[in-house]
Amino acid sequence: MSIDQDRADGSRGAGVRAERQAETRRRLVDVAREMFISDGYAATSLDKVAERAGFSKGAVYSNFSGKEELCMAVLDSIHAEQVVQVAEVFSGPGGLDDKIDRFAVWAREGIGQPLWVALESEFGAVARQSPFVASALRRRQREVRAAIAALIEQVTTDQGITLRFPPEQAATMLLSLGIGLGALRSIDHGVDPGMFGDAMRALLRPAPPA
Amino acid sequence: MSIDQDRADGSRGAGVRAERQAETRRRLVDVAREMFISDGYAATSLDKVAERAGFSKGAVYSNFSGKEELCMAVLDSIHAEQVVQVAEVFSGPGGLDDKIDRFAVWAREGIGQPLWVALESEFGAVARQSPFVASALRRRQREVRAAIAALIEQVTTDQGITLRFPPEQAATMLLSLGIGLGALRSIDHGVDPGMFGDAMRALLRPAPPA
DNA sequence: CTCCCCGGATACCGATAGTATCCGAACTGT
DNA sequence: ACAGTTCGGATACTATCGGTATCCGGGGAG
Repeated sequence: MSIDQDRADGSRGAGVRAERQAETRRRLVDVAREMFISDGYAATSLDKVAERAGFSKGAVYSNFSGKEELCMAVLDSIHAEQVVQVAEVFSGPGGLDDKIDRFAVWAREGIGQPLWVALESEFGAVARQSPFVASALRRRQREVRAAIAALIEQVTTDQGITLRFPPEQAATMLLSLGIGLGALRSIDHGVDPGMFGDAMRALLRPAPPA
Repeated sequence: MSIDQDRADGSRGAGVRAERQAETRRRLVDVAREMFISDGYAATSLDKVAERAGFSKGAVYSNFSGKEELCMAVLDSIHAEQVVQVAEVFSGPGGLDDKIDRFAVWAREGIGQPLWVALESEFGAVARQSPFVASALRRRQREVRAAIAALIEQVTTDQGITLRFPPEQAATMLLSLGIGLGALRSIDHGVDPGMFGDAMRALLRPAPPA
């Protein structure tokens, strides 16, 4: 009945089986994340992911419905880290302008290593063939846009200023700019990522007072 | 000796063989373009492209080194059309502001049908595995950025104004914005493509006179 | 202690990019 | 005009990969 009883032997609590499976899943996601990021989605085979994680392909399919779901778990893992980082950026010391500057720096660094954007873009193409993936990505993207819009709105209302664009629109512009710049940089490493901050400030320039 | 001699029978001039091959290549590119755009790069098989063009896969491999080169030919075909369209936009009547407005409209329409951007993004992922594709895409991208920068510079010098950013930087920003917005829209059709023009004008706003 | 359940392994299938080989028609030299 | 060569495209085959079906052994419940 109880699924997490203590045992006389070393095994204890929460079900050895469930714990091992969770660990398997974690390792698969970690390895897949590394390989998807460095080699891309299409170029990463499930066989190699499983092998480098110390399992067989069967482990993948007993933890995920397939390659697509594994990649979505990877993206979730990445997004979770990004949320933490952005939260740190905005919860740090300094005025609101400082927060915006720090965000620009963070985004520039993220764009400077554009492999994540490349993965996201490539996986976006998969969504065209899979309505499930399409709706999942759409949902995530809307959440991201809404989160950015909320940050913008908070900053502007705290500052008592109004932008040229409503927060939702400004958020979409910033996200587009970051994605596009990352895409360009993934092809041409010579593109300067520093201009994200400049463009960001140009887009977020306050409207002249009525 | 002569490779384009007239014959007594129907065959004549310029080499029947070369002409038929050129036609084959054209049809393959046309069909591949349609399928790559509508289904994406990975989801389009060479067998189906060849079949829908009325050939076998062998025709593909005797005209292209492989799938990658076929896709680059498709992208070239698309870019050629885009160059013509942009040239029309900028050679049309009206002042320079009108030209910018028309460009914004054209870009918005292109972003409204983001399938080209999706193909370009997906193919960008392929470049990571293929140095040849990588350098080819990098070269094309630099040409595009330089062309946009040249247009911006021409417009601003004609107008006698200076922007907040040098033309090359402004071009990169605009291109990023367009690509990113197209990418967002390829996932979420609800994203408003009209904001490209607004963001474009915000980025190209003249610097205050010193 | 026994039976069952399920996470993971193994074997297999279909599709697809790429390669090797072949065929026949267009080119070439006489 | 005829014989030999060349080459564009077809056919057959291989390797790889995503996905499915089936199997096995150890943890879980009574």
